[in-house]
Amino acid sequence: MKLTAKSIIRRYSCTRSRKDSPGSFYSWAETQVMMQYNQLVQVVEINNSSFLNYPYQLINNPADLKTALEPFMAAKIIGIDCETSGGIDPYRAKIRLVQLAIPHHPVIIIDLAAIDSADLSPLRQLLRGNALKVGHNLKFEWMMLAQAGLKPSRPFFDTYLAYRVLTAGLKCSLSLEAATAQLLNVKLDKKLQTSDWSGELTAAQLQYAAIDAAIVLPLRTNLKRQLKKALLWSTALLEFACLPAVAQMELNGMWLDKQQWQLLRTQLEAQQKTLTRELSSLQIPSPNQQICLLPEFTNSINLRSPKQVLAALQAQGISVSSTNNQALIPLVNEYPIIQALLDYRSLATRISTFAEGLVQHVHPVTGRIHPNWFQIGAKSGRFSCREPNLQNVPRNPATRQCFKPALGYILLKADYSQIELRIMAKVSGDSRMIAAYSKGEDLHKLTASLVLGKSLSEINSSERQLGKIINFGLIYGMGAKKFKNMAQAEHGRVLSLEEASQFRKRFFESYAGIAEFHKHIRKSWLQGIRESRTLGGRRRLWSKDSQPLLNEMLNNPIQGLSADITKLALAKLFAPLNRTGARLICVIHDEILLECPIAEVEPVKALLKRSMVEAGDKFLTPIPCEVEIQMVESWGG
DNA sequence: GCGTACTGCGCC
DNA sequence: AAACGGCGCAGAACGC
Repeated sequence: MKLTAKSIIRRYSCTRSRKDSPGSFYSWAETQVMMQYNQLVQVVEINNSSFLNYPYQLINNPADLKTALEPFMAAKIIGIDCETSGGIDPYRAKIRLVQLAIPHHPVIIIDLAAIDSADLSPLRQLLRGNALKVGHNLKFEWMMLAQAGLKPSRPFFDTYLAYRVLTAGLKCSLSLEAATAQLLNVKLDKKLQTSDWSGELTAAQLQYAAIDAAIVLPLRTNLKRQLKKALLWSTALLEFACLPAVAQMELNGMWLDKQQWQLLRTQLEAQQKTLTRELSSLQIPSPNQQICLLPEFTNSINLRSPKQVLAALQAQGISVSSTNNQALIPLVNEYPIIQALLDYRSLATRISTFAEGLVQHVHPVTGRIHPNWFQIGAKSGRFSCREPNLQNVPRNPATRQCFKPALGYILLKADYSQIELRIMAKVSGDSRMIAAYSKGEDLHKLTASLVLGKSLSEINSSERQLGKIINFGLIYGMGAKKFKNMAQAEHGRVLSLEEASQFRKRFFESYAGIAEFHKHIRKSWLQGIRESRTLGGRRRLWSKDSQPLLNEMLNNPIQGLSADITKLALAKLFAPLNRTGARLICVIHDEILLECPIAEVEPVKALLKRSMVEAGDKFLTPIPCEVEIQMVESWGG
C-alpha cells in the first residue's frame, strides 16, 4: 500500500497518542509508521538563551543550608551536578560541591568541605524526595552521592542518556558541552571541569559549577520535547528507570579470587611455552635460508604478527589468504602445525587480555573489579562494559571459576533462554515458531529437522548444533558462503556451496514468517529508510554519510528488543532488591548475576525470576518467556 | 615518539 | 554494492 504524506501524519498522530510509560510498546505496523513519518519531518531547534552568567549562592554552614533548601523542598524538578576533588573514582574521590538548580532561582552551591555530614540531613531529605532529579550522566552523581551517604531516589531525567536515546547510531559527542551547543545553541566553557576543586575556590569556579546545574533544566525541556516528537519517550523512561540499578552495580563490583587467578595464569604460561617449541618450525621465509640446529638462533617469527604468520605458512606451501580462525580451522586436519598455531593464539589472548589484563583492575580499596558500565554502549541499545570488559570473559570453567561471591554469599546466575529467537518469533509472527514455542519444543532441533528433512526424534546432538548455527546465522541475513564456512569451522561439517544455499533456502521455506519479515525490512532498506525500531520503540539511526547495511537493519529490531527486555527487568528489580541483602554485580546482555546472602536465596531467586519473566512477557506474549536461574559457588558453575 | 587503523579474538 | 549483528582489548604496523 502506498501512503501519502497526509495519511502518514494522521496514522502517526494516532500512534503518538498512546500512553507513555517505561517499556510501553508498539506493534510492528506502528514502528513502520514512525519511520515513514520521520522521513518527512526535519526538526530545527534554535534557542539563544545566554548562560554566561548565572546567579548562585554559596552555602557553607548548616543554618544557611536549611534556609536555602526551603524553596527546593516544594520543587518538582531539580537540576543536579557535583564537583569532586581527587579524581572521579567514587571510592577515592570526594564530593566538594553539590549544586542544585530550580527555575527562576539562584543555583545553590553546597560546599561539603565546610559542612559536617551530620548536618546534611536537609539535603539528604531533598535527594530522597519525589522530585525529578535532572543531570548529565547521573550515574556519576548517583555513585558519588551514594558514597557520601546521600543516595538520590527516583525519578531521574538523565540528559546524557536522553541525548543518546535520541541520537543512537550516530557519531556525535555526548558531552554536556556538545549537547548544549547542539540543542540550546549555548557554548559552555569546560576548561574548569578538571581544575583543582580541593582548596579555596575562585569565583570563576563557582560560576562554572552553577551553570552546569542550571543548564540541564532547559536541556531537559528541549530533550523531552524532541523525545516525545520522535516517539522515544518510553525508551527514555526505561533508561531513566534502569539508571540506579546500573550505578549500584558499578559500585558493587565483582570479586575475583586473585590467588586462584595467579595459579591459572601460571598454567597458561606453561602451555604457551610448550606450544612455542612446537611452532619453532615456522620461520621467516628467506631465499637463502641457513639451517641452524639451535632453535633460539633460528629466525623464528613473531606468532602474534598476522603478516609474518601468513608469510611463514605460505612458505611452507600452505595456501591461505588470511590467518584468522575462519581461514585456518578447515586446514587443521591437513596440517598439524595449524592446530598448534590456533592454540597458541588463543592462549596469547587469554594471557594478555585476561590473565594479565583483568587482574590490574582489582580495586585497591574494595578488592573488587568495578568496570565502567555504559548503559547505552551499543547502537542497538545494548550495554557495553570497559576497563575491564566483563562481558567477554572466556567461558571456560577454569577462568570463570575465579569469579566468586563474597564470604557468606552465593551467586545467582539468571539467563533468558533463547531470547533472540523468541523475539524473532514475536516480531515476525512466524506461525511455525509460535506453535513450537507454545508446545515447548526445542527450536534448534526443529530447525535441524526441517532443513535436513528428518523427523524431530531422529535429530542427534551434533545435528542440533548445526540447527543452532543455522538459526543464529540465517535470521540476521547470513549468506550461503559464510554459512558454509561457519558450518565447517564451528561444526566440522563440510558443505558444498550448493548444499549450503539449499539449506538456506529450506530454512526460509520452513519459516515463511521470517522470510516475510526479511522481505519487509529489505523493502524499507531499498526505500532508503535510515532508521530501525524495536517493538519497545527504541530507534537506531544511520547518518547521511554511511549507507545502512541490510543485515544491520535485520539485526537491530531483535538485538535492540533484547536490550529493552533486560533493562526493564533491571528497572523492576532495583527497588525490591534493595530491600534484601542481595547485590547486582554483572549483566551480560541476557544474563543477570546477583550476589546473594545464603539465607536469602529463596526469596531473591523468586524476585529475580519474577522481574525477568514479567519484563519478557511484556514484549513477547504470546511467546512464552523462559528464565533459567542457577545457584552457584562461582561464575564457572 | 605518539596516535590511529587494522587484525584477530574473547563474549552474547 | 554488500551479504549474520553487537561490543572492547591487545599487539603489530604504519604514518606523522
